[in-house]
Amino acid sequence: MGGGGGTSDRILDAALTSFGSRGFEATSLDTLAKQLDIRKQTILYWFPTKDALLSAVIERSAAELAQAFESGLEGAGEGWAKVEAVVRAVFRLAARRPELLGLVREVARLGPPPATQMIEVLDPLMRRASDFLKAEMDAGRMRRHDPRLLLLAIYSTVIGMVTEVEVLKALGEEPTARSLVRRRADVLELLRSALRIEE
Amino acid sequence: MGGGGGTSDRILDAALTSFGSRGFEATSLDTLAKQLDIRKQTILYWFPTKDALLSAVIERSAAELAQAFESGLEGAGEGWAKVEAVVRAVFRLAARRPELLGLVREVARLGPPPATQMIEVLDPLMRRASDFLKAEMDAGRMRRHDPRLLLLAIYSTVIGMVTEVEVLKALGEEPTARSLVRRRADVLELLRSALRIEE
DNA sequence: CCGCCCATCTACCAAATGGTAGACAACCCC
DNA sequence: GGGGTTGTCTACCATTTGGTAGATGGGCGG
Repeated sequence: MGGGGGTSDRILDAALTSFGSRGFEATSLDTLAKQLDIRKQTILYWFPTKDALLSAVIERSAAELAQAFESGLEGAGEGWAKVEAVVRAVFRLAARRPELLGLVREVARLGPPPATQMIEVLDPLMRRASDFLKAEMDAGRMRRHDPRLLLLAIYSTVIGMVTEVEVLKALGEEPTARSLVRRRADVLELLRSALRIEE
Repeated sequence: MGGGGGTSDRILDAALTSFGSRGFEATSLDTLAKQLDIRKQTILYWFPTKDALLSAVIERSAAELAQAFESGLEGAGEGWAKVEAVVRAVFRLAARRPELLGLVREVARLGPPPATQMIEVLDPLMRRASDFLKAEMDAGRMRRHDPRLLLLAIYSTVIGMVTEVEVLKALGEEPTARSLVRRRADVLELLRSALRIEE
């Protein structure tokens, strides 16, 4: 399968981009095919249904996301440094592969079964993150919150700051690389304050 | 128009709910009609096209949102009290009319022209909010941030905490009224820390 | 009482969409 | 050299979808 894999990988790339930016339902097999200069029957040769294509996109993307989180955690210290490392990793991903984060939003919007599939892959990481936050709070190195709700808040803030392009423009900011850097700084500042222990 | 308005209002209600939860493209005129026990031609009698229906839904929703924000601002004091009042108003809305916030997300996702339409209505409020935050920072009553990015962060966090139901469930929390109260408390705590001036 | 208007419907249309079946060419291996 | 496999295509199908045109019945006003 490695030989002809060029086409199926190109299909997955195009599908990821379109699903993550235009949405799953707004993306037709014909428009994807047109972008790739192939026929939709070729897509259906590699992926028997449109849902199967989505499933393959999610599988690959979830793996890539998990890898990005893992690499963000490598070398990270404790407490805030670790949170910062992960947030920076997500922003790096946003810079290189914005469609991935767009897909995360889209899949969450679609609900089960796509959302379930994505979550099954990311769940171990989410549990580790939650456990880590709880341990830091128990050790008194981080202000006490419900770790799960804190995770949701972090997720919401980070993903929103990265993907809510229309709202960003409405606020007078263009979605440039420079703006992304500033948004990252803001998110880190906000989260650092929220997590800090104060006397 | 008041006489026959029963049907067109019911259409708008059903459309809001479906657009806000399933998405615009995933909602067909036929399925909306079925829910209302009418024919899609009846929908097209009141709204000439599906896009016109969306536009009408946005117009009504944006007005309702603006009103909720305004009412949140009434009676509010200064600084943090004002931010808290607005956040509480949004959570009240989330409890009563969750589909409204779902629509906000969906419209932002769709981009122009729907996003432009929504933003045109909310822009004056966003400017007031931004100006307010800037004035508070200038007066030294609030930690200094870029007011526009802070607004985006607040928007992202609040909307995410309210609407990211799949992620919430993945974190082991059911989207109940009780959970909404706890999420509100968390968001307020997080934002309060972020905005606090510290010595 | 009748005509007009409104609101809902039936019938229909064209295009889009996801999908199936088989043709065909290139390549590889026996 | 021929048969089989792979990957791409054409042709086609059924259903869905957004929309149009005109029929119909109820209600209201002159």
